[in-house]
Order: sequence, then structure tokens, then C-alpha cells
Amino acid sequence: MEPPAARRRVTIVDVARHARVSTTAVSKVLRGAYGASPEMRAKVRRSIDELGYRPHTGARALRGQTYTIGVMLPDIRNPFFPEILDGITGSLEDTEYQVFLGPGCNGEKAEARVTEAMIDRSMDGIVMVAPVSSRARLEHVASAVPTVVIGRHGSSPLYDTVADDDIEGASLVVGHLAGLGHRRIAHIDHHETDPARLAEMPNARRADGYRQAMRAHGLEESIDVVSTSYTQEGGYEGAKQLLTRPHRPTAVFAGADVVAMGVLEAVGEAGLSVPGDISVAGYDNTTLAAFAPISLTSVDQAGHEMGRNAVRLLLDRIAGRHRPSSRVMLSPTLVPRRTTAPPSS
Amino acid sequence: MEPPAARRRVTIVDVARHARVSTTAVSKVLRGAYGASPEMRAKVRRSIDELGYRPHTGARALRGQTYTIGVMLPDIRNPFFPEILDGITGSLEDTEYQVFLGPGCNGEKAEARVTEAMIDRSMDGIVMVAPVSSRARLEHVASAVPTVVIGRHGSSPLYDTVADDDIEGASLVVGHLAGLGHRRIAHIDHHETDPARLAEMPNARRADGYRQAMRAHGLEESIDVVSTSYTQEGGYEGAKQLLTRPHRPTAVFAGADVVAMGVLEAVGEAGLSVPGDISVAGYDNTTLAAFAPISLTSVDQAGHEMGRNAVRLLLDRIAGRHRPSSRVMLSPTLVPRRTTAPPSS
DNA sequence: TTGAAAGCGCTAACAA
DNA sequence: TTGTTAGCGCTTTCAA
Repeated sequence: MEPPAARRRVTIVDVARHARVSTTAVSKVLRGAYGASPEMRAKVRRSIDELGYRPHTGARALRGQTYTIGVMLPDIRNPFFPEILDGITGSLEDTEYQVFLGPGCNGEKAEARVTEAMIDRSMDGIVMVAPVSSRARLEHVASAVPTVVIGRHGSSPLYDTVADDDIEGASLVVGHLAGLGHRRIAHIDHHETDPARLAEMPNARRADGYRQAMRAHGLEESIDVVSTSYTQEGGYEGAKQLLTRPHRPTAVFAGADVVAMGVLEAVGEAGLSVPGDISVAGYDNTTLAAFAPISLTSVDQAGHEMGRNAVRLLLDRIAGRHRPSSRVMLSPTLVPRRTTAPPSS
Repeated sequence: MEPPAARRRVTIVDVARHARVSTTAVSKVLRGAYGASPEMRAKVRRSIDELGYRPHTGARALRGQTYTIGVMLPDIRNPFFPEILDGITGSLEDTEYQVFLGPGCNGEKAEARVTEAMIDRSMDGIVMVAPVSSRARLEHVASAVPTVVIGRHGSSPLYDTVADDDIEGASLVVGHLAGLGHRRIAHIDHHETDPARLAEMPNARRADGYRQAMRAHGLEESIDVVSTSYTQEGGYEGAKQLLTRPHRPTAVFAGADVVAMGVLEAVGEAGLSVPGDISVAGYDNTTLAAFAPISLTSVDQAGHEMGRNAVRLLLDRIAGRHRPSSRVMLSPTLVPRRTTAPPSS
């Protein structure tokens, strides 16, 4: 008399026995591989359902795929990232692939930990959203597993990239404000010291785009960039500085929506009104921007599209298609709301 | 002459050879298992570093642990969940465990897909945050892998639970408002039909707590609950209804911060001011509530603590400690801000 | 079209 | 204390 053993997981062997075929046959059916008659497929399918069999991913990992896609998100709090994530999960919904998020990636070290963990787990593909790691690190990851980098400029032969045209986005904002009649349009940037990263990060592009657009509108004399950080505090500090200017700007283009939130706070504290005394625009078109009491003019980056494109490129690579690396560049759109209006003067 | 083969991953065999010991020895060192001399440990450690060896999780999964914890988050957009997540990742930072998030779990079907995927991947433990699945489903998961359920009342011998005392939270809000002099305090609830779930969901507790507290303050005649949903739209709709009451409430207790956002919107549209004409309180103390221009009175659930407790319970179970299931109940605190004030009358 | 069998990288029972 | 070795569940080569 044996004690009732802990229930063992149903394996491919059980299915094979139940269907009276070989394990090879079951494996073939599972993977939709060539070389199995329709009758055999049907038989195996039935046994799989009856027994409630599910493939063991660890065992699969030793020989083939894991049907797992890892997504590295730097900051789960940034309300822009869920859009990208929806684009990713949405296009993977009807496939066997499962998405897992590596959370808490603030800084190079944390990014390395998460990506290594994904590689250790034999994930089939990795999507890195707005990584801060060095190019060398990204290429290290990409050399181990198919990789797509979202939201960073600068390409590599080892990975594909999907990014928003930040130059164009900045230009849309400046064009909008200039069109309303603003001349003194200031910009709040994210301060970046690392020169290597500088060229690849979206914030630098936005600042460049701002400068270019200002020149294009004949406003180069009014170019005014404050470098703080892409956080609410950064926006608050930046706005404080701008408000003490002898000739106060009539409009502020914040490099991100969260930054604009800080600007709104500082402007409110200074007893000024938006857009009466000062217009404010953000970037990312987050849910926060759309929230009625705030109603922030912002730039929409088409996060869904970014996610969809990333998946398309990734599956293509996983399927083994050898091709030069791609760069997808998406066009942003302006969403004018109530924080921007003609200057009062 | 061979073509340069694709670089093979360093395995335990390579390490063993390099250190001139057996693979068993390496395995023991890796797992900190009993039976390896300090000299051997040192030797193996050195080889591991020199070769850059990392354990293959899939291979580990076949025999032992994967050092992976899966967290199921129903809605990545809910600004309360990152708090819990921080609590989880924070307490796992100095361990070998890695956290992965299963995203996009809206509804029972999606929850089942994600949890099955976690089980297939031999994750060592699962944390389910505010799941909507039936008790039977939760127990199915828990019978396959150590599980902790966060944010749901009602216990099971198969899994541990961590929850906030929603009755107390509701009581804090009502007490605060009543203390300010309000009598007509209304509540916006999340509509729930499933009777089984009804008893376990926090929203029901909050509504019950509201009713109990109203009675305790002798305000049972003023009890007024509108059932919509825990979304911004739900708050908007609910407020619309409340504002058409012949005797308009002077304070609204929204069951969640997002709901309160919708209330603020509706109140603003009606040309009323907060807190001048009507006080508004939320629940969750999200970053949104703390945001200065909004400054919403809310209830803090100590998300960090929830996450920390969940991990503690999970690791305990994973370590194989057999014990009856635990229920951890945390006490919320009230965070009064500028959306609540004495009634104007 | 079908199946037998080797082996992926690791852990753990057992032997030395 | 140290090493040998048998699998874990799957994929894939190769033979029938």
C-alpha cells in the first residue's frame, strides 16, 4: 500500500501512451511540425484535451523555444508605458507566446540584472523600453537573444529599434505655440551628462528639435532651455527658474507630461494662471494629460504602434529571418487642449 | 577546419572542468548545499567568475527551483499597484529570486492564462493581486504552486492572504467627514453581481464599512450608495446621479482614487467647487491623490507593507514550512488633504 | 508517415 | 568530503 503520491504533472509520455503513439508524434503535433497525418493529429489533440496536458516550459527550454517574451520597463509608474505594453500584449494575444514584465529597472545595474535573468530563462525575445544602458550592454543582450529597443535613437546591426520622431514632435509643439502668437517659448529638458547616451536619448532629440524649430520660426533669440529632469520635481524646479527670468516666457514646452505637472504646480504657486498668463505643453499624451481638470496640450507618441511594431520585428527575428537590422520611426501627433492659448499681452 | 561555431553557453560541466572538481561540487556550491569544503567553494567560485557562468533556469526547473516569482497584476494603470510591486521587489532585491509580472489580466480568462503560464514555467511562487477569479480557480493555482493572494478577503487553507482592513478604512473616511460636520455623506461603490465574489471583494467591504460607520454616527437616514464601477467614468456617472438628488450630498466618499477623479470632473462641470460646495474623499492614496493641484483626501493602504508581507509568506512556504494558511490584515490610515472641509451651509 | 533514442544542463540519491 | 550517475520532459536526428 502506497501513500497517495503527490499528483505528478501530465507529460508528453502520458499523452503518447493514452493516444497509443510515440512521444515524437506528440511533439510534432504540439509544434505543428511536418510529418503527422491528420488522423494522428486528431488522436493526439483529443488525448491532450482529455488529460489536460500542458507543455513544461523548462524542458522545452533545453532544446527549443520557451514561447516567452520579456519586456523590460524602466518605470511602471510612467503612464506612457502601459500604451506600449498594450500594443505588445495585444499583438501576442492570439499566439502561444506569453509576455512577462521585468520590473524595477532604474539604472544600468538593475537593467543588467533583469536582462540577464531573462536570458537565463531562455526567453525567446526581449523588448527593452527606453533603456539607459550603454550601447555595449544592449549589444551584449542582443547577441544572446533577439532584441528590440524601443524609444532610443541610434541603431546597431545587432538589434532593431522602434522610436518616435522626437524632432518632429518638438517641432509640432513649437509650431503650435508660435502659431498662437507666442515668441518667448522656453523648454525644460532632462539633464544628461553621459555623452555617449546623449546622442541616443529622446530628451536630447526633443531639445534639439525645439532649437531647430525655434530657428525655423525666426525665434532663435528667444531660445531658452532649462535642464532639470523628466520628473514632476524637475518640472517644478525648472518652472521656478523660468518664472524668475526678467523677461518671463509666455509659454513652456515641457519635455514630458510629468514635467508639465510640476510646471503647473509652480505656476499655480506663483499666483499665475494657465493658459491666461502662461501656456504649458507636455509630451507623451498620458492619461494624466487627458484628465479633464488638467487638460494638458501634449504630443501623442502612438505607444500602441510602437508595441505592435516591436512585436512584429521580434517575431520576424525569432522565426530566424536573417536580415539587416531595422529602424522604425513613427510620427507623433499634437493633441491641443486647454493649457495652451494665445498670449495675453 | 570547422566554421566558428555559435558560442555555446558556459555550463556546469565547463566550470567543473576548469576548477578540476565534479559537477556535483559545483552544484553544491551554487545552491549553498551541505558538503563542500571552504577551499572547494573558493575554487569553484573563482572558476564561475572567470568563465562568467550563469545557471540555466530551464535545466534547473526540471529538478529543483527556478528562483522566479510571478506577480499577477490586474491593471498596470492603477497607480496603487506599483506600491505593492515595490514592496515585493524591494524585499527580494538581495536574494537570488527574480520577479516577473504577468500583465493584462482583465477578467477571469486572462487571469487563468497568465497563472497557467506561470505554472508551466515552474515559477516557485505566485502573488495574485486583487484577482477576480473564483475561489476554485485560486485554489487550483495554489495547489500547484505556493500562492499568496493580495487584496481579497475570505481565506482558504491552500493560500495565504494579505489584505487591508477596508471596513476600518471606510470608517476613517466617514469619521473624518462627520467630524467636519457633514451629515449627507454619499458613497460610490463598484457594482458587483457575482454573489460568491461579493463577499470577498474589497469594494463590498468598503461599502459595508461605510454603512456601519454611518450608523455609528447616527447618520443611517443619510445612507446613500450609488453603484457604478471603480473607474474614472464610474465616478463621473456616480457623481452625476448624486448631483441630481433633491437633497444633494455635501460630501462624497469614492471607493477609489480614480473614482474620485471622475467625481471631481463631474462636480467641476456642474459649476460647483471642491471643497466649497462639496467635499470629496478617495481610497488608495495614489500619486494622483498627492499631486498638488488635486490634493485629494484619501486612505493609505500601505501598499509597501502588503508587498513585503506577501513575500515573507511566500518565501516561508517555498522553504517548505508546513503550517496552516495565514491571513494578514493591515490597518489603513487617513491622509486628509484639500478636497475635504466643513460643509458651507 | 512513424518511432527509437540521444541528449539539452542541472540536481540529488548513492557510492566511494 | 567528493564524485558517479540516473533521470527531469522535451526536441530532433536518424532509421525503419
